[in-house]
Amino acid sequence: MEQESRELRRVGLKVTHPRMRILQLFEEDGERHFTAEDIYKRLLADQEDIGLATVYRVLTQFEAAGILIKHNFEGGQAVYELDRGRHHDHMIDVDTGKVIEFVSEEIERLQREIAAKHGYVLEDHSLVLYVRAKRPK
Amino acid sequence: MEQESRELRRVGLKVTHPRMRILQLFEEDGERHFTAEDIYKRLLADQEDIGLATVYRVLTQFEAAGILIKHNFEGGQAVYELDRGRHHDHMIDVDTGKVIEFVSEEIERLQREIAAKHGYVLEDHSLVLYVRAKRPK
DNA sequence: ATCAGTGCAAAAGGTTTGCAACCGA
DNA sequence: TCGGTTGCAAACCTTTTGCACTGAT
Repeated sequence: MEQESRELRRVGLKVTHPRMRILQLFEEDGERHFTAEDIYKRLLADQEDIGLATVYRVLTQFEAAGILIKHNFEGGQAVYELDRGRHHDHMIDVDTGKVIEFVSEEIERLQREIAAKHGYVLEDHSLVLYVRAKRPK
Repeated sequence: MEQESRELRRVGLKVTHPRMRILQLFEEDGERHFTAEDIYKRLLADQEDIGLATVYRVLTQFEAAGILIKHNFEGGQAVYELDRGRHHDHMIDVDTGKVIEFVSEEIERLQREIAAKHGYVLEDHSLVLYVRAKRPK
């Protein structure tokens, strides 16, 4: 509560009800990756009267402020997660949709090398592994 | 011409005018990566009377048939390229939009290792490097 | 009183689909 | 012939935008 409003002020955004509720959602334990609609539905379920357009606007502002990272995984809907400062990539279980985070310093290094080899500097990258459990449930 | 109709029959698709023209576009030298709209505009410029919906339908069929690969790079529009059987990843020059292909057996191996380490088998992956020329023009 | 922030509805952008006409094996 | 294919328009889905209203300073 206190923490969230400090966070909002820190990035220069007014502390409003929709912003607080959405930020809290991301900072709760449990799910870390949400689409705009996920958030909209959760708020609806909590009796909140927050429009979908507002959800989109807040997500965009949070992304611009560096609070959230936006991912364009397959499937049309953008997915957002808190930017906790530790870069990582994602693995998606194609059967369950579960998102697993991972870090590989070696892959990061290879990417920079490959870009350099072609005369470029790496600005950003997107790596998603689509995986299936070894022993299907 | 002959080659294209054989290709179409091989994958079990009737040889029709729209399918031929679109397949030819991909097999021409030069550009390898097209959006549906790129194709639609090229066909228009060639006086072809092929609807955008048909372009989408043909692209979807070609993808299902394994002739094309579909990429969901950032920016809303899906990009298609011929599946020449040699897997590769992509680098995109963020200034010019240019697409560069590359292969890194080492990254491929690391990806499989990471998936395995988490108890999964790698089914597919998507890797895109966003790069900027070392010495800006 | 002011002005950012909000909800709603409409618009936008990319892609898909229903349908009647058409065409290729 | 006749079922697959196509063009057109309408529908769809996600995201953005216009606008009048609200609410905090």
